[in-house]
Amino acid sequence: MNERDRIDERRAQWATELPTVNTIGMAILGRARWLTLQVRPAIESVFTRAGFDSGEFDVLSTLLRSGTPYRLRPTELYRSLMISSGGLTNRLDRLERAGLIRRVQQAGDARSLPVELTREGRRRAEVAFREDMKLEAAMVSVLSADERRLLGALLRKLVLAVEATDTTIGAAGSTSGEVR
Amino acid sequence: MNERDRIDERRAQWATELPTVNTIGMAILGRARWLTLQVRPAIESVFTRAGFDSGEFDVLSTLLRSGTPYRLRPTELYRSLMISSGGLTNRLDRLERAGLIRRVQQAGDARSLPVELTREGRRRAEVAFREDMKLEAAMVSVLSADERRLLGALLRKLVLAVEATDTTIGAAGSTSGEVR
DNA sequence: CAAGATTGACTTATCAATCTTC
DNA sequence: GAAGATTGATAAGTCAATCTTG
Repeated sequence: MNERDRIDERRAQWATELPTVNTIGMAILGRARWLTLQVRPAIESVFTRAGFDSGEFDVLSTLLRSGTPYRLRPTELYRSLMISSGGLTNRLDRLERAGLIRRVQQAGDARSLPVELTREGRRRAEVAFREDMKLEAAMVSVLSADERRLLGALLRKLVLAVEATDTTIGAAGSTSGEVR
Repeated sequence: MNERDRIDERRAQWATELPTVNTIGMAILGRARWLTLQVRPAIESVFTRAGFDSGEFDVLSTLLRSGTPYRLRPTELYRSLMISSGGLTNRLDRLERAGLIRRVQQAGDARSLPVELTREGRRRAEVAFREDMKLEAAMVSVLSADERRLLGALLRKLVLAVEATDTTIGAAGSTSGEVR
């Protein structure tokens, strides 16, 4: 069996201090959070080397995986990215200045200018994505193939349940980040 | 079997756009990140009702679970919280103004003033913690007891592996948040 | 007047520089 | 001179208000 990790230690402290509290949520969501935070600096450095930060990369990669012509509306972007519309405007301004995206004039609803990857943006997003996935694959390689499958399936079940319990704040203010 | 979740959809898009990239890391770390971000607003609202934000709560809960006399040094706090020392100073200032912690004069190393929960801070941290854990337990209750155990064990294995690969930036600048 | 995007005020973090004590 | 905490400058986000088009 496995040794105790820092979440086990933490739960043990709580069991002493507040023995009546059920900390099962921490065993799962707490670990998910810790992993997410802990792993971030290493991933971030991949993007830094590529010349952007992870928030900007999230925009680029969402456009890239949408396929040709790598073009989406701001509203689609900020919903998918789980950030506010104002936050997206800022990211787009920075990316446009860096020459990685452009806002294309186009027929149709003139309230929104679709956003499109430039050739350079596409190139650099692809490079960064490959490196990111290489790094993340290495990180989970301590698990066997069977364990990875199982872990993925259990997380999927949770994701599906949380998706159903739609917490979306609807309006002009969403929250959070992107998934990749 | 389970249906596809949004991470499956995303991986399918990538499989079309960049078929040679192995996205297994996304199946695990991507889901962990998505869950963390998605679940946050609901948890945040528990703390908002208690009169603080999640960053402030992280300080309070770290002190609370350390047990009597609920006192730690700033350095212990910001390392455990995975934030910068400057970030901690700010949180402490806010919490002190709110009367939830105090900086205690004490014998010993005068470079650091230990931080201590006030009675009120302790009371409110406990209430918020109970509510938080109740909420998180409900969130993972879609899994059976066996599934929760298994998922926890697989995540533990990953946490232990990541702990070993110490990414700590050492110096005065760390990064990130807290785990709970 | 609703939807879409942008702006501006405000918040909270990081990072580097500083001040104090060991 | 190194360790510990604070400060000040800067960055990036949210939220509410605004402007524009449908």
